[in-house]
Amino acid sequence: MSRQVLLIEDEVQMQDLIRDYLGSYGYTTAVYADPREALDALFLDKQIFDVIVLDLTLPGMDGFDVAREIRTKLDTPIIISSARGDIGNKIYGYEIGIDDYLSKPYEPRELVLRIEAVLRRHSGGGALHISDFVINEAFSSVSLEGYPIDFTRVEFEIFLFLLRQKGVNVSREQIIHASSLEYDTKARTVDMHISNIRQKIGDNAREPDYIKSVWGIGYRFIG
Amino acid sequence: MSRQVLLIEDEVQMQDLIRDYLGSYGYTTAVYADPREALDALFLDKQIFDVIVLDLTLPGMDGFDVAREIRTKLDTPIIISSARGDIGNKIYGYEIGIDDYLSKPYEPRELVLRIEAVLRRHSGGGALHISDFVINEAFSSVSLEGYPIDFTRVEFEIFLFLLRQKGVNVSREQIIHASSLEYDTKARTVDMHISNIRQKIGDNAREPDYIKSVWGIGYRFIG
DNA sequence: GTATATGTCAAGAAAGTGTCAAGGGAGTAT
DNA sequence: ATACTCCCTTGACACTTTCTTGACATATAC
Repeated sequence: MSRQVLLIEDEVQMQDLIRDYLGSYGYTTAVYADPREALDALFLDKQIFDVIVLDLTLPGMDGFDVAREIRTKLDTPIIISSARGDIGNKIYGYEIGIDDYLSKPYEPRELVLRIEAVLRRHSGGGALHISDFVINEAFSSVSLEGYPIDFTRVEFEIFLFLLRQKGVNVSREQIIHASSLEYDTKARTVDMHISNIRQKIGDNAREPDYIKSVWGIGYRFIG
Repeated sequence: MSRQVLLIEDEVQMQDLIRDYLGSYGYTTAVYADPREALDALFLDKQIFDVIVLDLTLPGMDGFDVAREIRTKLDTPIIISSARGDIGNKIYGYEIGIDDYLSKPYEPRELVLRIEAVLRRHSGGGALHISDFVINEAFSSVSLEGYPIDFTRVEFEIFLFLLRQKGVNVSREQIIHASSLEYDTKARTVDMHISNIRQKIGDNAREPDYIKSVWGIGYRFIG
């Protein structure tokens, strides 16, 4: 599955350079010189892109206006590519919801790195919403109704495993195997981790909202 | 002060054409048909050039090898002039650290434009602003709120890597691979580099403003 | 009631991290 | 060539955080 990049850029040389370079990294690039056509592609044709690379100095329309218009409907990551290297614009850009900023001229390689970083941050392994939880693997973080939960690594792994198998009974052995626990760890150790996890998410063993003990089997995430 | 151009090119017609044309724009051009002589001029005679124009198809030595050898010691901008117009080479070139690329045949005027663009970039146009830092990759320099930070090479690489992945957890292994550290470098060595970086940017491990330790995972740039 | 399973405390073991300081290696100056 | 300078690497030690387990209380199945 190739990543789709929308490039809004009016210099032909730049268009070719970026398209070629991104192509070699497996990206498919749709190029528009005219921002209005790009907006039509997004809103009328409802084309889906993974990331938008936007030149600031465009014919007939300010780049920031384009970004703002995109942001009214989409939260596709936007990377600004600009000759105006000044910070004022940059700050303004971040307020609109620009995800990253590149000052021309830049190495194509740099653009690839930024795209990858943005995708990682935005979607790639990004925020999972399961039950009342928001999980971000890149951060190794979990939050419950907006409040961050401070899991240890093993707790995080166990919790994520249970969450992914929501509704399914999971044995202690499976948990040991799925986490970074040593293969010869005692099954009871898992109980202790579950106990700690329950404490952190405000669950209790008797009447669990999230992690239910299944007698003789293991545990099950209910949600 | 005239700009010095080093031209490595074996076709005599091309030599003359470029030298004359650059001359009319106020550049002084030193021409070498043999890349080894050119390298000697650079490394033995320690001649200084503002930009190097390098033909890819040279007698006895591949153009990319020449570029790579130059890059081991110098970051003088290199513009490739090549008959092979294919993308593969182009990409490869960017990874070595080629600054621009021209496919033969081209107008001498085009070359002048590229040289000017490259010089503009090299003398401080391409600064990245991330967080409170200003990074200039061409100079391998970083400054924090205007004060330069004197990183070593590895420190610079690690710092830049973390910065680019701002907000994302990064493992010690990833850091080793992303930098010029040997693949079998001990993970603890990374800790030492991080410690030194923190010291130089005035961060402390306990309550970091920039580089946070993620227990059991690695590090994360916050900011 | 008995046998087995689970919950949790608390203490100790183990693993991760911060940093000093010594060693070594590559490059530079004399 | 020799001495010198950086910088990278690693072991060592202190310190912190996490994991593990035995012990005992409590719960469940038959």
